[in-house]
Amino acid sequence: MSEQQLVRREKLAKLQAQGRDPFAMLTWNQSHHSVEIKQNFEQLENKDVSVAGRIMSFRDIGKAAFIDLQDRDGRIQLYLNAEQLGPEQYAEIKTWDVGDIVGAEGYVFRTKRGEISVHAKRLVLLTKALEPLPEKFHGLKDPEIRYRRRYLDLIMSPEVMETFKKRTLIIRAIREFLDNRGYIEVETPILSTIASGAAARPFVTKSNALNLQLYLRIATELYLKRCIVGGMERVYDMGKNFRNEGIDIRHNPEFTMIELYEAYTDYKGMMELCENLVAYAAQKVCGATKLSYQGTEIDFTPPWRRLTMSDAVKEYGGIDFSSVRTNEEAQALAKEKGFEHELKKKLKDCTKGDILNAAFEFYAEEHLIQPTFIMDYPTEISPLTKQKPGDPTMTERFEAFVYGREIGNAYSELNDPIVQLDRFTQQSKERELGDDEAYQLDEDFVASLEVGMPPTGGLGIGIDRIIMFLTDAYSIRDVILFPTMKPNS
RNA sequence: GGGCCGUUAGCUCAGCUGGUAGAGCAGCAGACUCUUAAUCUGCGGGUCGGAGGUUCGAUCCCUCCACGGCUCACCA
Repeated sequence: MSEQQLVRREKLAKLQAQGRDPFAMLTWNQSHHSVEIKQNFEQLENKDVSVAGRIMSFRDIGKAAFIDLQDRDGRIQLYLNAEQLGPEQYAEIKTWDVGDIVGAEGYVFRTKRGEISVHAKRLVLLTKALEPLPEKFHGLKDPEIRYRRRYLDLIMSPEVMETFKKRTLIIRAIREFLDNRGYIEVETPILSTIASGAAARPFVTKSNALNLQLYLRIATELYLKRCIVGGMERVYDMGKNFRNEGIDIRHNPEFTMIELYEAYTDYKGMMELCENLVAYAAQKVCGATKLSYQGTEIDFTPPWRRLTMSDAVKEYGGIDFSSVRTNEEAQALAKEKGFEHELKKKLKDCTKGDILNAAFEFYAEEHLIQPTFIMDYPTEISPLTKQKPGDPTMTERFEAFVYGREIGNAYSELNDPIVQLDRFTQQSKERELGDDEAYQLDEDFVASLEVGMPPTGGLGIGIDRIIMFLTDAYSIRDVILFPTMKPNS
C-alpha cells in the first residue's frame, strides 16, 4: 500500500474513532446540480442550494479555501471561509482529500474573479476516498487503466462521461424512432442450443440443469422471424450479441446489435428505414446529420448513395463481373488480378459469387467513406435472403457502409421453407469444406416458415459502430464502458 | 496468431555510452481571507512489469513470460 493510501486510512480511522464515520452516512438531499446552478445564476443568486459530489481540487489560501466539486453534470466551486464555518469544522475540512465525496449547503454567489460558486455554510464528508485520484492536469492517460478501471476514466475525463451519456441518448432515439413506427421491442434468447443467423464462431457454455451444451447468441434473426410468423408484424431486439472472434478497434466479443423485421416490405423499405433511423439519431443527439469523424466530414442526410456490389467492383476495381459467366472464368480473373489471397476457400472451390464478394472487399470497401448502400449480394453468401426476381445467383440484400466500415445488413427475408432448407444444406457443405462459420441448420425455424411468414424486410445495425460515428470515437472500446480484457495478473 | 511499440513514485513523464534513479502534480509539515494547473518554504515516497542470462556491476544489453497499445491476418 502506498504512503498516500496509508495516510488516508489513518484519517479515516481518526474520524471513526470520533464517531464520525463517513461510511455510516446514508443520504444527502441534492437540491441542485453543478451546471444547473451556473445556467440559472440570475434566479439562484443569494439563494440557498444543496449540492454533492467529489472533491476534484482543493485550494487552501489560509483562512479561506476553494473546492472544485464534481457531480454528474460537471463542476461547481465551493467557497469556504474559516470565520463562518468555525475554527473546528474548518480545521477538519482541511484534512479532507481530493477524491473525497462531500455534501455542501450554502448560497449561490459570484466570486471577485467571476466564478459562480456556492458559499458553503455546512459541509459533510459523505464518503472517504482511500485511493488518490490520477494527476489533475494530465488526467488518466494509460489506456489499460482507462479500460480496466473505467470509473477512474469517468471521473477524470468529462469527454468520456459525455460519450457514454450520448450512448444512452442514441439508443433512446433509436427506440423512439421505431416505437413511433409501430414496432414492438421483444427479447429473444441469449442462450440457445443452436447459434445461427450469422457467420461467426459462438461462445460455448453449459446448462447444469439440462446437462446440455448451449451457445451464446451470435444473432437474433431466426427468433425475430418467428415473431413475424407469429403475427407481430414489426419487431426488434436491441441487445448484446457474442462472437468468439478477434478483438480490435472495431470488434469486441460482446457488442450491441439491433435487428428489426417488418412484414409486407422488402430490402428497399429497409434502406429507407436505415438511413432515416441513423439520421434521426444523429439529428436528435448531435443536432446535425453532417458530422466530423476522425477529421472527415460524413453526411448522414438521406438519401444515401445506392450502388450494386457488381457496380462497386466495376467502379473501384475496373472489373466487370456482368460479363463473367462461369465459376472457372471468375477463378481465372481472381488469379489474374491477384486478389485470390482474399478468398477464404481454395480457389477451385470458389464460386463466381464468392469471388465477386472478395473483389468487392479488396477493391471497393475502403472507398465507401460517405454512407453507401451496397446492394445485391451473391446467393451463396446470403443463405437467409430472397433471390432477385429473374436472377437466382443474386439476392435482395444490402449492407450499409460508412468510412469503409460495415454498419448494417439487410434482406428481403427468405420465406420459402423449401428453399430455406436447401440453403441450410448448402451451408452444411460449406462447413464440410472447412468453413466453421457456416450457418447452422435450425429445424424449428424452417418449421416456422412452413406455418407461413409474410413477405418481410429485415435489418441489423451495429449499435456500437453507430455510436462511434456519432461520438467521433476512434475505437469500439471508447464506446463500451467495460470492454473485454484479459485478467491482469 | 505475426510484426512494431510500451510497462520507471498514487498519476503524467525524464533517465545519454551499463556505475542500483529524477521532475511536475499528488502527499506530509508550515505560511497565506477571492483562488481556479493558486502561490511560497521545507520534507518523505521506488521489488524500474516478472523470471532467467551476460557482466566486477543491469532501469539500460540478451532470452523467455505477463499485460497493454497500434497494425496485419481473422472477423460483418
